[in-house]
Amino acid sequence: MAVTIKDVAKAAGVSKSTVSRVLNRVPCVRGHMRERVLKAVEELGYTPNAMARGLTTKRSKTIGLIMSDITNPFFPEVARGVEDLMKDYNYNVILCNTDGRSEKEAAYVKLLIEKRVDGIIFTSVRMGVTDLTALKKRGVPFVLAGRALPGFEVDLVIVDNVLGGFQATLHLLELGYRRIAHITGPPGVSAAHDRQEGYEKALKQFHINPDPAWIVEGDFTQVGGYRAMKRLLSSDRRPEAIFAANDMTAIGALEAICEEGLRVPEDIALVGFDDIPLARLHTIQLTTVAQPKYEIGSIAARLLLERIDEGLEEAGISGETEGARIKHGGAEQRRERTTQRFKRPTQSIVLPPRLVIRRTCGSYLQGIKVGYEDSLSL
Amino acid sequence: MAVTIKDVAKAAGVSKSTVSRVLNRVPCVRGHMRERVLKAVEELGYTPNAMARGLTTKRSKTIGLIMSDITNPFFPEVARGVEDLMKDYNYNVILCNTDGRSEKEAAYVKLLIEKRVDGIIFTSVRMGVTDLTALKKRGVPFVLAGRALPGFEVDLVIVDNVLGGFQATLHLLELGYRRIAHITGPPGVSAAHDRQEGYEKALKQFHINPDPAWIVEGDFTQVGGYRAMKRLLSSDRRPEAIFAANDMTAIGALEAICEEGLRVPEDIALVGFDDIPLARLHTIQLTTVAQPKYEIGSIAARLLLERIDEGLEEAGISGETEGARIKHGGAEQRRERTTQRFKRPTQSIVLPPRLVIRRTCGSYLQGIKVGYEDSLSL
DNA sequence: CTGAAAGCGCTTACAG
DNA sequence: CTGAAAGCGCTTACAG
Repeated sequence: MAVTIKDVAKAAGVSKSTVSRVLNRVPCVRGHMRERVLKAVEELGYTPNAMARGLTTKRSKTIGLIMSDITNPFFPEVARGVEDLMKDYNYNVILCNTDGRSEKEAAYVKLLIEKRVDGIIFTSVRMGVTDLTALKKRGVPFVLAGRALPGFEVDLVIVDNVLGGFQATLHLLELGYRRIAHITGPPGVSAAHDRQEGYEKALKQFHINPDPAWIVEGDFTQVGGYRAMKRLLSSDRRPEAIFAANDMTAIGALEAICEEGLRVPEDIALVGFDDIPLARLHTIQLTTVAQPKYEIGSIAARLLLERIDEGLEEAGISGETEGARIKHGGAEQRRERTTQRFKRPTQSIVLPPRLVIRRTCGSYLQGIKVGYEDSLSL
Repeated sequence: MAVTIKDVAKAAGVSKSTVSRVLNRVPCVRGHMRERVLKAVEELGYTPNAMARGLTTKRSKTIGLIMSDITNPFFPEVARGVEDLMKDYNYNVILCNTDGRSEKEAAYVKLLIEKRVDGIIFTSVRMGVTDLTALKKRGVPFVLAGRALPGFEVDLVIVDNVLGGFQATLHLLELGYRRIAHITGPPGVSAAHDRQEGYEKALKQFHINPDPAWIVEGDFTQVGGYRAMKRLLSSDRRPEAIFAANDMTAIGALEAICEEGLRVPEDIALVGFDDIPLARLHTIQLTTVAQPKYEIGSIAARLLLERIDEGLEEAGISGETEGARIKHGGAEQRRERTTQRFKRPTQSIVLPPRLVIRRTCGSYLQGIKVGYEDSLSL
């Protein structure tokens, strides 16, 4: 039914090989043959079958993007970063929402392997080190975006979460707050853990012993933040300020505070993490630690592309993504491929977090000028 | 390198055919053979190659999801609706952001055809009727989600946008506002057009002639709403109320209003459309017309699945997605397939919009009770 | 119930 | 520079 390369070959009066060559821009095809082929392709409305191509080339030109929930405003920006870059290299990205559940994640990874994706970007990882190691052994390249896995060698892009948590808390301390609570992210998530570490570090620097009662567990969601805040508000000594592990948590906390008839920052100061778009709204003006979300996505994509090319080289196929590669290894190295593998060492790209001072931290109450322009008029 | 069905066959001491049969759950395989195969699969860590399978079955178990921008909070929810349902049928979804640009859309559609996706869901359509017709002829099933194409036969799920626009405007009229402006969506988008129609209809019912100066063009984005509002505010007779074509537009308008030092709803009332998550925040409380976003996505996915199965039946392959199908046609109909095609007529599923009254419309100023519970405590 | 063989639509050495 | 042939890893009639 669909027109194949065979049909094109017949129509153009050449062999399938020739058609394939002009389609793949192999240089050594004479001009008039090329034109005849192109004309036939045009007339028949031929579109190559990527499945057939992939079967022989061993690359699907597709990657998987795993995240906990695209509905959390942090992820769409990362996803765009990934997708925009991937599109430049004619890759497609498969969307996988796991809700942070390891079974869902495992199921998706399995499906992705069946599809023979060329790689996977984990924006949320629940699989253990053993599963990840197995994935590596299978030869599926992957990179972590915004997450880390201490003690496990992988390419990753991440913001310095300890520093970010430190900055956020330090800012509150410098504003004079002392009873600073922390609503954490989900347990077992590196970013959450690191932000808390930064929080504790800042307190210690001010010789404050972090009171365990001030650390309440959240899960990076709005409801999580809401519930945690409710709990904090019900305690006898209400905190003066909150450092929420991410913006959605902060928004949830804000809801809870408002519901109690309290005001932010007059009654309780609030700082988040991520700088999602809604943080800058006039009616919110959340002070937060910004992460370069789009860049995290696009850098992760770039790292993955490099690994994919590397894998292809190893297999003796030359990558097409040269533009995205960090050159490494000469031809003489590659020759020895069988005796030794010259894999580029894993890269950890750590981006700096950036404290964005708005209204909820209460700095303006002290006449501190907000150093950030949020107007849309530019 | 990777283990194939051949390896499994050898390890289990059976033929490839048998392996294939147990993997595809063909019933007629004896128990002990099945077990031997399963054991070999397990031991070798075999994962079927979906590209090879797709090459022979002519189905990729992948669909494309086209949207303008996942960064607009409306889309993630639709996307989850699509993805969650598709996952149940072992389908993957490819994410495509077009920014509402027809070239990008065309490029993605081409890529999706190469990948031989089993279908496409358009959550934003910029392609003209001719291109869409060509797509149809190619045999690629597709459905529209949240968009319509007047005069073109396609399966679609949509909210009644005229009604929604009417409800929003009527509500403002009933509250006593008369100078009601409208910030539209992008030109050429059915949903935008229909909402405006609803707006005009409501005004007419109150014998008000919609003043062209009150209708300002937006583009469904926050900046678009912001700029449009700035323009409205610079006119000599400031409007009393605004009906924004969607929530992001409303949020942008809100920013502009705040920037001018005006208050919502005291100085200007505001109603949006979509009911994106941030609309319900305490600090925003945007009155809006809710669309069932998740359902739009999942219903679209269901419709698409039905079409895909239909296409397979036509090709003489039996669909596996029976559960999602509306049963139609008996065996005797299918037999005649060659002489006549019994395509199910296209379905237009129109969902009701729901006015959600919160704070920005100013109803509470008149002591009208808000009929909607937004607390997260439930 | 099981296997051998053909075929899906490409690419890629291998000859020429 | 070009073509014939093999092969990628599956599924599916077709025999038996």
